[in-house]
Amino acid sequence: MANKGILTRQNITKKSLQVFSVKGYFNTSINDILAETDLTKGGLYGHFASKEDIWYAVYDEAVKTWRSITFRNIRNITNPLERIEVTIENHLKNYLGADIFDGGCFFVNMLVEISGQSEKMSKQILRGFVQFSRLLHTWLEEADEKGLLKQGLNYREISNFIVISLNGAATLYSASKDPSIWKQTINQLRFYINQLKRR
Amino acid sequence: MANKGILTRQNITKKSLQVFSVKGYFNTSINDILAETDLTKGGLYGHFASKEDIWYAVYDEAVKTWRSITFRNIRNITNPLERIEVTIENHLKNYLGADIFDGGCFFVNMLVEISGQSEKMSKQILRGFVQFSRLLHTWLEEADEKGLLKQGLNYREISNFIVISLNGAATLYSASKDPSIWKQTINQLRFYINQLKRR
DNA sequence: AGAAATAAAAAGACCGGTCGGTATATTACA
DNA sequence: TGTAATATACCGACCGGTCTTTTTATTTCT
Repeated sequence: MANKGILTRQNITKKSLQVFSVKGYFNTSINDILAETDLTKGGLYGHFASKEDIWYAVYDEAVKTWRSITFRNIRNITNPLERIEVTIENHLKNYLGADIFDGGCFFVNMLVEISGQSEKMSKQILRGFVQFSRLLHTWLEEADEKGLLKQGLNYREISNFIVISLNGAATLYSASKDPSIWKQTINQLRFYINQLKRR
Repeated sequence: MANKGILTRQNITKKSLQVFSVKGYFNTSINDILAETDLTKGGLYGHFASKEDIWYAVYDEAVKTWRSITFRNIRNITNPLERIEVTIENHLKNYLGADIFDGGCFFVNMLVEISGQSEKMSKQILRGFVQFSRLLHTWLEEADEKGLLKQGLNYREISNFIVISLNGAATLYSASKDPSIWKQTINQLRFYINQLKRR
């Protein structure tokens, strides 16, 4: 055990990720995190300078986890539209529906709560969504090059719409915990994407 | 001026609605509301028993406002699919895009923040979304009876998907304040609904 | 109508508790 | 023995909420 501190820091990050995603950022107190980590203030503030600093570490951790799930088994899918569908299913079924974070989708929860409060934090979250949408955009262009899509489609609009739908599913699933929310979203997005295909 | 108290109560409700929708429920302090209303603690707590009580009044007020905008000029539309499209446009353009509440969609914001914190409050919000989805559902059935739709569609799923997309647009628009979010959502939902039509 | 009585509304001081954060002392480890 | 990690006590500010007093409206009585 070369460095105990690193492990403690990781533990703080992981526990805080769960607490934040359930209680939100503002409604989570440092004491809540101390209770989860079995630390005291001094112990915690030796690793992080502020509550906000914890959040940034938590955000990075959440991204890592989300990526590993949402982009699982997609690199070998040659058909870009199929790749999009699997990504959507990964996100809705294996990430959101598997309750990876107790309170639903960490990113949507944080975006809603923090937007208007901290410019810096909300921009960080927003950047993530933009990146995701851009990735879908490149896959749509790839499908276009392969002649898989109808003419005259607005790919930026479509990729944004997919991300929007995923976010909407997250808000309703977090609150209702009704799996039909994400199941129905998978079905309808599959239908939607099918309508984009050249026939 | 028969009753000054009623006016003050309404003022508290309206000001709190704006503060809640910008700062969220937990991150809004009673002092924030006092600053907006030019009252003192005693003055405020003469009208409401608790912060949570204020929230319930605020919720009712928000529903009233939302309804008046989203269902404007739709009662005389005989084609149910057109009625759905106008409702979507009202919601996205005239409610969300018109920044009726400073922080975006009050309902989505509150749903995300409060779910997992207060069962009673989050159920109240969720009930509203279910009602809205049910209304769209009845309109889809009306369209079905008129022979406007393809065979074999799942109307509950479709109406839920529309509400989900509207919610997703709200989360991203609140954070980005980029009007193309709701504009693109209008376009894509219109495309989506078009694909449901019998041809 | 105007003064007096009554009720409603608002002010302001105060409550215990918790907030995020700090400084210093103590412990564990290498 | 030196250093990294953690504990403990403490800080001022603020939290939601209560209580009593003062002010302001409204009603009642003459």
